[in-house]
Amino acid sequence: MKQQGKKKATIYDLSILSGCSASTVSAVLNGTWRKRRIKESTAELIQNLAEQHQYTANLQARGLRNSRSGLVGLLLPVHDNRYFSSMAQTFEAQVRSHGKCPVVVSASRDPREEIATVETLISYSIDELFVAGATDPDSIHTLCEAAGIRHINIDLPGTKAPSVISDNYQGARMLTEAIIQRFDPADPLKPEELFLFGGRNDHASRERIRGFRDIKSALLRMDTDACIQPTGYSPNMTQKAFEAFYEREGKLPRGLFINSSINFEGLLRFMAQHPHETFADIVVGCYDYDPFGSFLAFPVIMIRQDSESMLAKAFELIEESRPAVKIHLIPPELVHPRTALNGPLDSIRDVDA
Amino acid sequence: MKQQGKKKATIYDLSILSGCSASTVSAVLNGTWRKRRIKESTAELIQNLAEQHQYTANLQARGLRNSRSGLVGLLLPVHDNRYFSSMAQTFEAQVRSHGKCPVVVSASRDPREEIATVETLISYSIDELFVAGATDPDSIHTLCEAAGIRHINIDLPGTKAPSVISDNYQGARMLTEAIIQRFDPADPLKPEELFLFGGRNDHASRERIRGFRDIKSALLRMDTDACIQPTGYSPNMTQKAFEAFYEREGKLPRGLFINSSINFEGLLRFMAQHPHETFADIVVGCYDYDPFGSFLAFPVIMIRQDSESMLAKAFELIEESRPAVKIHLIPPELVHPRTALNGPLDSIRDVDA
DNA sequence: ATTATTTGCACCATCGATTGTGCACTCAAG
DNA sequence: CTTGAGTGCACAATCGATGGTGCAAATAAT
Repeated sequence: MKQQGKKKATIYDLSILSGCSASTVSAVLNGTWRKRRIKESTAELIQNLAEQHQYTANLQARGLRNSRSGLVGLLLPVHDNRYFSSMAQTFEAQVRSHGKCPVVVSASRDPREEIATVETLISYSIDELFVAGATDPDSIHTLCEAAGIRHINIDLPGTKAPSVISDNYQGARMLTEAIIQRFDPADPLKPEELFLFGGRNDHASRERIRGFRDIKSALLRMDTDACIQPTGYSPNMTQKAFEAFYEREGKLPRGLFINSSINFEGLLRFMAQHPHETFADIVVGCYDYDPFGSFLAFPVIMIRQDSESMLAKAFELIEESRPAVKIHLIPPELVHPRTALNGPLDSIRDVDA
Repeated sequence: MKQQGKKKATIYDLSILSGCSASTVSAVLNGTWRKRRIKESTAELIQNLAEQHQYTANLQARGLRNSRSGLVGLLLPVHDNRYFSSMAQTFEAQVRSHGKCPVVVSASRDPREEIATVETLISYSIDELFVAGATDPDSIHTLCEAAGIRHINIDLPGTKAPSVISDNYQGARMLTEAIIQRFDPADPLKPEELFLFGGRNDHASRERIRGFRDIKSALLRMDTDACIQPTGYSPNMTQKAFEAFYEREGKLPRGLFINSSINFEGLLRFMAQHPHETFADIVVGCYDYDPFGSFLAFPVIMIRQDSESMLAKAFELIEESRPAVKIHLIPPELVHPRTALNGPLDSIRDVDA
C-alpha cells in the first residue's frame, strides 16, 4: 500500500493559508466561533479553505485535549449470533443519531479478556460504555469508575452500576408454558418429557431456570433437577449433552427448553447426525429469536429479547447524572412458530437495484 | 454515574514519584528502555510504581505523537446476519493476535455513510482498514490513500486497491447445479421453474447471476431474463417480489436461487403468510450459510463463503509493502441441506457451567 | 476630543507520550 | 594526569486541537 499521501491538513496549515491564527481556525472549524466573536467573513474564508483542502480534525488530538473522544463503546460476548449482532446494529444507529462514534468489541465471555478490552477502551478515552452480557460486570464497573466513565450493564446485571436486562424469569415462564400447551391435550407432555438444555451459572440462566422450574411445577410436576442440563454457551457442549441423552434414552425429550440460540446450534449439530424421524414429535422453545430458527420443520417457539427497548432505556439512564443502581427489567416477546419479525435492518433504506 | 475518580496516572506522576524524568518513565513503560541504556534497577523501580498506581498509557496521546493508533478497522455493510457477524468475529480474533485493537463498524450499504465512517476512522488514525462489502470501494480508496492508510477490499472488489473476494461465479455455478440436481430425474426441474431472487447491481450479484445463467443455459435452457429478479438487499423488497410472483402464478417456482441470507429472510416473511403446502416441493439454494437456514423443512442448499480464508489472505496482503491491485478469489463451499458447520465461536473456550 | 465599550483576533499553555540530542559522570587506557 | 569510550539519564521539541486571557483597533457615549 502506498504510504505517501500529503499529510492531512491541520489547523496550522489553514492558519498559514488564511493568515489567521490557529486558534481562530480551530474555533471556526469546531463551531465555537460565534462565541469567540470571529467575523463572519473570516469564518467563511476559513471554512472554504478547509473544504478545498479537505480538512478533517485529528480526533486523537482533540480527544487528548478534551479527555473525551466522542467514542461510545459496546462490549459484547460475541458477534456471531442474531441476538448480539442485532444489538450491535441497533446500538450503532442510536449512537450515530447522538452524533458520536460507535465502537463495538467482543470479549468472548472471558473475564480476563473483558478487563483487558475495557482497559483498552478506557485508554482511548471513550465517553461511555455499554456492557452487554459481561461475565464480570462489577470489575468492569471498578475500572470505569476509576476512570470516570459512565457505563451501564445490559443483558447481564451487575450490583454496582445500573442494569437493563431482559425479564428472563417472565420470559422463561411464558416460554415453558407455551411449550407445554403446544401439545395435544389428548397426548399431553409428561413431566419426564420436558428438559432444559444450555446456559451456565449466570444471572440470565438462573432466572430462566427458575421460571422453567416454577411453570413446570405448576403445570406438570417438578421431580428432580435431572431435567436441567446447563451446558455452557457452546454449541459443541450442547451437542454432547444431546448425544449423551439420546444414548441413554434412545430418543430426545418431546419438550425442549433451550437456553439460547447458541445452544440451539448444538441441537442442530445433533440433528445432522440423526435421522429426521428422531424429531418428528418434538417441540422446542428457544430463549432467543432467530428468523431461520423459527421456520424449522418442528414447532419452534422463541423468545425475542427486546434489545431495542433495552438499549433505549440504557441510553436514557446513562444520560442521567446519577442513575440509581438498580435493575430494569424489559419484557421480552413470545414468538410463535413460523414467524418472521422485522429487525434493525428494516430501517435501512436499500435504494437502487 | 459518578464522575469523580482520581485522574488516571500519567508518566509525569510516575516521574515525580520515581525521581526520574518523564522520558525515562516513558522509555521504561513502552519497552524501549534497553535501547536507551536505562539501568535495570531504575526500570524495575518504575515498573513497580506503574503497577501500584495502575498506570495505563493514554493511547490518544501516544497515537497523536506517533500518528498511529494501534486500531485496525473493519467496515461492514451490516452486523445483523451470520455472514458479516462471523466475519467480525474472525476479524477480532485475528487483529487481537497481532496485538492491535479491532474496531468494527457498519455503514448500512450507504455510500455517504461509508465515506463519513471512513473519514471518522481516519481521523482516529487507524493503522489499517479492511473494507467489506462496500458499495463504493474506490472512493474509500481515495480517502485512505490521501491519508496513507493501508487498506484492502473484502467481499466486493474495487479497482484501486487489492481485493479479496469470494469466487461468486464458481459458487453460483455450484449452487445452481446443486439445485437442479436435487430434483428427481423422474420429474426434473423445468427451465421455467428456476428463478433467482435478490441482490442488486453490485459485483457479487452480477457474478452470481452470470454463474446462474451459465449453468441454467447449460443444464436446462435459458430463455429470457424474467427468471432473474434483483430485489436489493432488503427482506421486505424480496418478500414483495415473492408475493408478486405468487399473485401472478399461484405458486412459487420449484427451484429458487436466493442471492443472500438477507433475501432469504424475505422468503421467510412470505412463508409466514402462506400455508405450509405452498412449499411442499421447493428446493432453495441460498448464497450464504446460516446454520438454522440449513435445517428448514424443505431442502436448502447453501454456500458458505470462506470468510476466514478471505481475512487470512487479506491480512497477508496488507502486510506487503506494495501489494498488486488485483482480485483474489477465494473458493466458497457448497453446504448440503441439514448441515451444521463449525464457526468462529467454536474456538472460544467456554469454561465453567 | 476623550473616555468607555465592543469587536476581532493573536498568544500561549495544555493534554500525555515519544524521541533526538547532549551533558555529566565513571572507568580504563596511555 | 589526560584522553577516550561508554553509561545513565534529563531536556525540550513535537504531534494537533482547545480555550483562557489579553490587547489593539473600531465604534459608541459623553
